[in-house]
Amino acid sequence: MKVSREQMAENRRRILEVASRLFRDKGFDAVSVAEVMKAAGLTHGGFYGHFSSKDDLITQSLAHVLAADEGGGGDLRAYVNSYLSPGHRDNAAGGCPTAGFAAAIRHQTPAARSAMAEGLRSQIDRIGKALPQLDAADRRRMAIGSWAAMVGAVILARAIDDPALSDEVLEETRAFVDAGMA
Amino acid sequence: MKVSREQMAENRRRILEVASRLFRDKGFDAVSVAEVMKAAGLTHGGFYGHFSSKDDLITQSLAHVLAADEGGGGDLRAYVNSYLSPGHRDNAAGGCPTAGFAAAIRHQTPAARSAMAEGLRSQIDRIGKALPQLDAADRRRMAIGSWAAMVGAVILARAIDDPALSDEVLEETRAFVDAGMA
DNA sequence: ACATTTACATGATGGCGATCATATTTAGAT
DNA sequence: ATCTAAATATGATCGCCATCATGTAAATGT
Repeated sequence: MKVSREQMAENRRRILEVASRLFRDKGFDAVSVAEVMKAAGLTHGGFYGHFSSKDDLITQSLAHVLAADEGGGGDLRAYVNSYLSPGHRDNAAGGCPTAGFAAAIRHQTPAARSAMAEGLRSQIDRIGKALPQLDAADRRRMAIGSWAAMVGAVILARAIDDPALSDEVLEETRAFVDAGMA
Repeated sequence: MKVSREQMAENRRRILEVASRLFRDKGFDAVSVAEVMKAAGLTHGGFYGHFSSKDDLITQSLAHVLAADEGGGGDLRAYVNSYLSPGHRDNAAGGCPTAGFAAAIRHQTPAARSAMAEGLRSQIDRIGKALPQLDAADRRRMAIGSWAAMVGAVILARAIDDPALSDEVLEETRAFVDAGMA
């Protein structure tokens, strides 16, 4: 049945929302179009009214989360602490899209890759702006190096099936990044 | 047709070899059992004579590469440089299995996850041993922090479809890690 | 040499998932 | 109020892939 203009817009938003969570949680390949639609409270049939393909959904949901994800602009120390927390490690579905998608982006379409590169660019810039006490070169190095360490640590922590070692990776990386910023 | 005992052992080794390269290059899901067998010069039928399932192949090929991968034990500076090089970024198929698999391991079987955790543990130890000038706590922090930054940087560099930014991520992370070790 | 076992090949099978076809219902225009 | 177009639902289709069934030939033990 047809729905109102706003209802359709909200359906679309919900599809993107739910898709980005499912993708972060289970990976692009492990999530079917039908599963996304069901999680959005719809059936699979309407999908191609909103998106031209699953690849299109991936690209748009990527752009959607990356636009929403604005962490790192304020108190950098607090951001690093929450980023490298067990809570973030254990919440892939709602967590940082970079940590969730970076490794999988290699296998996606050029459009999806562009969206990701753009998100990374602005994230690095945001972190750099939160380091005003450094000169330009140091700021760039700290922003990129810290970001690489943070993303790498969360990915490693999620990979490790030994809680003690996983926690240690987060904790030591936090100390490592803190030391670098001091 | 039956083949000699050694021939079979070599076939098995070649399957593992080729599988680990294909998996690193394209991801676990994107590689079919038939594709692995073909790349090993065989047909799909013989597969279940060697492995009980595709998951079993994943686990064994993981153990296979992780056992072979012994970088980071010698000259740490040189290892970091080659790890954070464009050559390594562009050679996922033959590159570090941690960078290749870390993010995907979350979705694999417990056996595969264990194999990965074991590989990570020994890699962290190897890097720590290459930092003899530091005391135990600093060594642990440097080993884990540097390793997280290295893995994160390669994953990010591979994700970014802009050669200049991708190169910059590698280069700045190299400087960041170097600065930490100085 | 022969028998037997076995590694691999060829050829199903069954399920899942992306995409398409068609029906249905109702919002929005007149 | 009616008509039309659009948004979803239901129900195919088609291909890919993991896994299994069966055939074949060569290695190995006797």
